[in-house]
Amino acid sequence: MIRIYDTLTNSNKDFQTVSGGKDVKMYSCGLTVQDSPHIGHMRALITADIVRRVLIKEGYDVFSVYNFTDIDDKLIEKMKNGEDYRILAQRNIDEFMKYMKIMNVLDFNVYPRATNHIQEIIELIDSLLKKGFAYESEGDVYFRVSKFKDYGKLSGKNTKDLIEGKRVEINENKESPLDFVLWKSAKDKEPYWHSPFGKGRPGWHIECSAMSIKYLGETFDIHTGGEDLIFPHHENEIAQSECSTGKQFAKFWVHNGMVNLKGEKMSKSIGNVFKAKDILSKWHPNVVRLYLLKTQYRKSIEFSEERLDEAQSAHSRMRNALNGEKKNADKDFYFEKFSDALRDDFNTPQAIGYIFDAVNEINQNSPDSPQIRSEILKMLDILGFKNEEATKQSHDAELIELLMDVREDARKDKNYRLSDKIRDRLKDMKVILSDSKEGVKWKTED
RNA sequence: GGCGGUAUAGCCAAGUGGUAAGGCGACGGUCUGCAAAACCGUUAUUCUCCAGUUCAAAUCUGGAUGCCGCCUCCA
Repeated sequence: MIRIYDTLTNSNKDFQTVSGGKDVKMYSCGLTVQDSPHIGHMRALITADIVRRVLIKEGYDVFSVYNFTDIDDKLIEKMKNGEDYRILAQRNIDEFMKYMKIMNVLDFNVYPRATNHIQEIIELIDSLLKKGFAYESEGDVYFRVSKFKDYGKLSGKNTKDLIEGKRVEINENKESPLDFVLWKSAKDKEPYWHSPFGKGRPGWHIECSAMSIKYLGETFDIHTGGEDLIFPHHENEIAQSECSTGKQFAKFWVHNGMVNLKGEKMSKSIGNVFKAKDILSKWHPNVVRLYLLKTQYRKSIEFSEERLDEAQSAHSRMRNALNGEKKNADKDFYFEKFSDALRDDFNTPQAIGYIFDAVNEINQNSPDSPQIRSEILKMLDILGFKNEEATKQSHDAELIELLMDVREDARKDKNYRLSDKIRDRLKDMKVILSDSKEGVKWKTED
């Protein structure tokens, strides 16, 4: 049984599928593609990845959707720089897909985009209008929050407090300051689509309702995203969807914590972002993954180069232990505990702790080392680490072994000037030699 | 001000009633031509603070304080 912390109930719940069977439908809130992805996006992505990997490991059949919101105010704002929003969106999507591959994230089944679902969005708005949950005003269409009595159930907010909060924007077109826009009329030179409500574009939130219902059904199992989306984004998705369908929207709401920089949330608007591109040019994807998984997904993480370097050291320790004979395990001592940890709300830090317990047993020259190595490989695979064994069989391996052979001859002749030169030069090329009792070993540096 | 979360060693981080996992770092030792890796040992009598429940609390209850997120676009 998998336990998942659900934001809707603020509690851990046993996971059960809507269907009662083994098929899981999951929606992950992706990017608004106004900018290139940063480490915070990577965290949300890795969270969605781990959720799916654990479900799959537990025998579930997961159908997952990752969306791109490719039209919004920020994107239009950026058009002032002379670039069409479609080009900009495509570039950021391409970049995202590239880093997703590099990070070894499982493919999602569908990657829908808002602009490809205008028809579905219009139909959804139309049904809300017909049922009285929405109204037209000056070419815009708004959701009538007062009509949905459950409004605030996800974020724990109540409408009275929200109105009293001084941050709600004043907009004369709205009946209430809490109402949010479903369809936004197009101003001069803005991109637009035709609709029964006039020329315009979808508001933020409605695309996710339309696309999740289309691909996953009116009620689905899991909805994931960053915790900063709880309000208003996910709250509004619930309002739109449940008012339209009359059914519960998502059963489990999974929200990941923020990546902070100097104690403050990393965000596009503050401008304190570390891009995925820059991080992955400096650290191996497995190291980045370890850095992210070393903290439970719901906690905030402090971003710093030191944290990444620390993950790199820990990662090397893990890899070093894998050097050696492997044999498929007939016992699963660590693996069982590891699995228990993951079933408990995806407790990756604890699961990783068990991997290091296994590493330590190998390093103490346990007779079971070959089996434990296989067990570790299995665990790393479930956590989505790329298997680096393949690297060792690469084209360069034979040349490296030749140089090692020459170095051994030099060492036998006590020609340490030459032997150290070979070792140093290989090190410059990120190939590390180490002399051990079992002979000389080599590995590549991350 | 409201809602939610969180507070554990030098740093990071698990642990939700039975006596503090794991990682990084540091120090001492072993091994080595020298390194690297690895091993052995040391590094929280104690979990923000106060009060309470209990045979037993980091874990439960009440209160205080700090930090973070949301209440405005955000993963």
